[in-house]
Amino acid sequence: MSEENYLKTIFHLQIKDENVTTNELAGKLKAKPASITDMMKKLKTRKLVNYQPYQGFRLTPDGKKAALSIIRRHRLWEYFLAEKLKFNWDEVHEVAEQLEHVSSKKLIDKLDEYLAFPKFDPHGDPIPDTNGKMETGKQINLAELPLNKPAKVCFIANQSELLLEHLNEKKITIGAMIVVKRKFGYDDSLEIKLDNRLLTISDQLVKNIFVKHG
Amino acid sequence: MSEENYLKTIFHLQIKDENVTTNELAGKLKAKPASITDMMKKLKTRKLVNYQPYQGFRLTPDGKKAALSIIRRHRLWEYFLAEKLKFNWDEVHEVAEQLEHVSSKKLIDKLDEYLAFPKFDPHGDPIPDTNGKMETGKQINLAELPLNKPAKVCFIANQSELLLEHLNEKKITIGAMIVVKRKFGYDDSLEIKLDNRLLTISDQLVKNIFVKHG
DNA sequence: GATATTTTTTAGGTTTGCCTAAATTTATTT
DNA sequence: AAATAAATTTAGGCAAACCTAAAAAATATC
Repeated sequence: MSEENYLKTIFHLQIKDENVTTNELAGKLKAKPASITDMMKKLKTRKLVNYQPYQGFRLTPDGKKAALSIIRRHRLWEYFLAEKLKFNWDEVHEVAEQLEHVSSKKLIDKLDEYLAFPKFDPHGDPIPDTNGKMETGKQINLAELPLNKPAKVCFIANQSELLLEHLNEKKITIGAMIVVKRKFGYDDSLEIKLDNRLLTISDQLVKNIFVKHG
Repeated sequence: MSEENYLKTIFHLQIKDENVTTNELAGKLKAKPASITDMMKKLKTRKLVNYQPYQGFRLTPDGKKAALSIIRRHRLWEYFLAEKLKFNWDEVHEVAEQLEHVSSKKLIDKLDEYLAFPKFDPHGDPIPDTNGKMETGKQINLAELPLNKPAKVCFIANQSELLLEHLNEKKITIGAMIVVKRKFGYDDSLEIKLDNRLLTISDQLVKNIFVKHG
């Protein structure tokens, strides 16, 4: 359980191709650096991580596989919670955080089937399949979307409580179709059309919204 | 998590009105008696159990409430697994054993709603509601009902068009009181009394009718 | 009712995952 | 390159939940 959280978090941190550092991971997991070192030693003996003292670490192929399996569970549960149980998309993460640790391959594969093999979770993140493969999705930042070109919201970066709440308030949801009508160079804010509503959204918000050409 | 397993297991053991003993619980939990003593001391300080050294123990009202909440979760998940994910009824327990420890009241209440507030799990055990109330007695298959013991029809499995039509024709409805008068070993058909009518029903039909002792 | 047997508890140990504080290594300044 | 600062590791502890072995209490047997 604790181990699973480590693997998952390392996976998310190692997108850049440098090693993940002890402090970085400690920050994300809200644990002390000494605890990270402890666990890295353990995960190294299990060959899930290629830790070398003072040099940081990355997942081994086995570690990556394990991490993707956890992420698969997490995102399938998120999809289930939003789609079937009608949770708001900004409430699903917390609960999925617990459900993801239920380890039954049969459960997850049957859940996947029941949900009709969804490709993206409610945040727009791709859901790995049984083999760890997932859509790569050429998402672009909303700022890069040309005027009057319709696009679908497919990913929200930096999913802080406040951001999610704010989006919820503006009814900007994953899957929503957006058209940019005006760009204000002064502060880089945008005027967008969404469900026949005209909204102005700030540079800050724009930076966290990713879309795919629809 | 471990604590929850203790509470749940004590609940099941204390049906008789004697105290539950250390050895009994150790047996069920596959733990050593010494471990039970440890935990009973802990649960006593939390006022979940009224343990006295050498005298066994029972749940306090608070402990019972906690246990019922865990049993509620367990049985709702079992129902979900069988009904929605199409698990066999004899495979659900193991997985539910893990799911039951996910603690989100909102999750369970929404799941309950999604499942349309089922009253019995796939084993025929009653599912407690939010307040811990549940139907008394266990749902059993009509085939298991002893002769001359009145019971109420409470569940129809495998609700195919044909089956429902057939039941309708025979006026066998949910809530009807039934008494089994004769059992024919030859083809496992039954003669039952319903509203002062004597009916013979086939093995096939019997298998889909579940009743509760009235 | 004394003794033997069973049950339960106590005492002390193990593992896991976390912690603090001190030591060590690496990185940054000057 | 030496000194300082930052990052990381080591060493030693703590709590939870389990364990074994010995001691104590309750129960059964003669």
